[in-house]
Amino acid sequence: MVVRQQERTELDDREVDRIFQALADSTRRDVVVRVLGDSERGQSVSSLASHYAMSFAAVQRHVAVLERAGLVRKERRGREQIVRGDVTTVRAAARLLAEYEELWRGRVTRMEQILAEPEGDDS
Amino acid sequence: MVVRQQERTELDDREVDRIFQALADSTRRDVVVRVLGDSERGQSVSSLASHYAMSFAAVQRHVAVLERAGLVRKERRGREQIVRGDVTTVRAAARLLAEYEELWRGRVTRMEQILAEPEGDDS
DNA sequence: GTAACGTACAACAACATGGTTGTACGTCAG
DNA sequence: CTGACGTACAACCATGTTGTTGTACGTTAC
Repeated sequence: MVVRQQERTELDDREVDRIFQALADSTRRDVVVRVLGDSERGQSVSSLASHYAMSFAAVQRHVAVLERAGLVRKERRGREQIVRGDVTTVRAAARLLAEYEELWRGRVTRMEQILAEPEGDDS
Repeated sequence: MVVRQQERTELDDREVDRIFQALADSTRRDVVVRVLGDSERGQSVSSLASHYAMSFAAVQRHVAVLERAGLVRKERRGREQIVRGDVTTVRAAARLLAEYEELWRGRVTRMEQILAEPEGDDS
């Protein structure tokens, strides 16, 4: 059940969509900060929910979005679900943005494959 | 040509929302890649649009989303709008994710300290 | 001037998102 | 067992997103 993903650098378009979309909400970013900052023990969903001015169900769904994006993992402990941050995914996203930066600097990384086209065929 | 901009490090929650949401779409990420990779000349909106299997209006709105997020800027040149990537915003987002990583490592999140770090200490 | 080009924007439909409440169910404490 | 706790999920509503087409308007080419 533990999917052995070994520090994948390559991310599928859909995965990247999910990661950035998950990060595009301040509540969810706050959850990420909380669980990354407490990655040893983790936090139950309800203890997370207690911090926000919204229903438990809403927070639960935010956590589900984060989980679907791979930014957090949940682990059952008795009747609680312990949420822990997955720094691997954060790192992958950071790396992608770093590649964009490199692109801007003119150092062509692996991005030319994404572009797939030599420039100059248009206008 | 290295534009020494103000390099804001602090981002409003809403701004971060917009940045990540703008990045949560593969077409828009592709636009960012194209204009960052061609930051000298820039690209008109229609030359960008020619690469995608969707209407010009759709691409135009994608560009508008990127502009609202501060990831690109538009500059009028005759009847064209030249789109250029704004690496500052990309960098700000990357930095935010780097802070999350630091948080995970247990290093206290002193922002100035993190930002002052020279690159390349990653192991 | 006229035609084509590049852009802007509104209206519309389909779908996704983010919140709510209500219900259900397993687990722990008594 | 019973009741409280923690979680899961469905239904619902309001709003936002993403594509479409159509129209309008300034700019460039002829």
